Amino acid sequence: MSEDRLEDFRDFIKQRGLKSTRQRDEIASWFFKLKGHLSADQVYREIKKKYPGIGFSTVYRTLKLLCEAGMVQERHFTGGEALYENVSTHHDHCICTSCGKIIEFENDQIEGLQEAVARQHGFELKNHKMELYGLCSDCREAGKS
Amino acid sequence: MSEDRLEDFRDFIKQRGLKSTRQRDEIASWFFKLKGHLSADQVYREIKKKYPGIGFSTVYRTLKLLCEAGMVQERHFTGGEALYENVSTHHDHCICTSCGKIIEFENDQIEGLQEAVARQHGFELKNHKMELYGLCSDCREAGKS
DNA sequence: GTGCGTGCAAAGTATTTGCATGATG
DNA sequence: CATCATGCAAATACTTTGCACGCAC
Repeated sequence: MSEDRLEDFRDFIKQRGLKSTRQRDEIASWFFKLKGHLSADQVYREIKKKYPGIGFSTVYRTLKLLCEAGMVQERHFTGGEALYENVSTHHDHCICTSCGKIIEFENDQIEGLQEAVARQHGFELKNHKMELYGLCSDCREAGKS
Repeated sequence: MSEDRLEDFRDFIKQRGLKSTRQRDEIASWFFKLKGHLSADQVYREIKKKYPGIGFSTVYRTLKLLCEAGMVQERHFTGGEALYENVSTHHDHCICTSCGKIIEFENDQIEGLQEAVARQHGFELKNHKMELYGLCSDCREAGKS
């Protein structure tokens, strides 16, 4: 299925009058296989292993393209650098403030209420971000000692 | 009531063994009167009007202190710079992706579900962030033309 | 007085951009 | 062969830090 996504990305590129290149394919296809959240720098380093010629700016530019295509999402959690993640099944995040662990979850009931809230305020909801911050069970244990 | 908050902030400073200064009072008291979301730069410029000697770093340092005191919260919406906001009544945000308008809202039902979700994953919920992105009514109108 | 706070300028990060060269349709 | 994409380095945006001097306790 990550092949399908690559196809979709290529279509998007074509529709925009842009060109397919080795770099774009390389980054996109590798990224599609991923789960989790990566910084631009991490992507850069990974791609560099298979394709040492890659440039930093190409990674940024391609990630931005992928975002515009709606296939990848940029996240700003605590701050600092942006993290990128595949948009596939939608989910939200539960983040441990102590160890940084990130758990993904989904809750249709909440999603429904969000729709309702947005509508109440005259918004046409496109997208959302929900992050729950707290202590995970491990850290809670550790803290007790 | 913003006087009370200033008192609280001073207490916090004293407890930490730090010192009260004109700059800190100036920034804190002005910020407490505010509603909405401001960047460090906006705060800097505002304070500069009343107190031209103020430095950029002092603003950053004081905002950070206010955050540590739990009286102000740093937010990272779309990206780029951090926005600061008073922590008073809790609320979440609805953000227009076209004009950047930010509407605040609160929904107890969602809050309750968030608690439940966190617990399901073994988390002790401390805090959360929820942002709904979409088109506000004005921009929806404008887009139709 | 001592030590923390301040303002400035310089250093850091994270990301974007200009430009000459190279690849694609 | 006209464009667009790339890689590099320089530029930018935002934030933090080092340091000499000044102020609060």
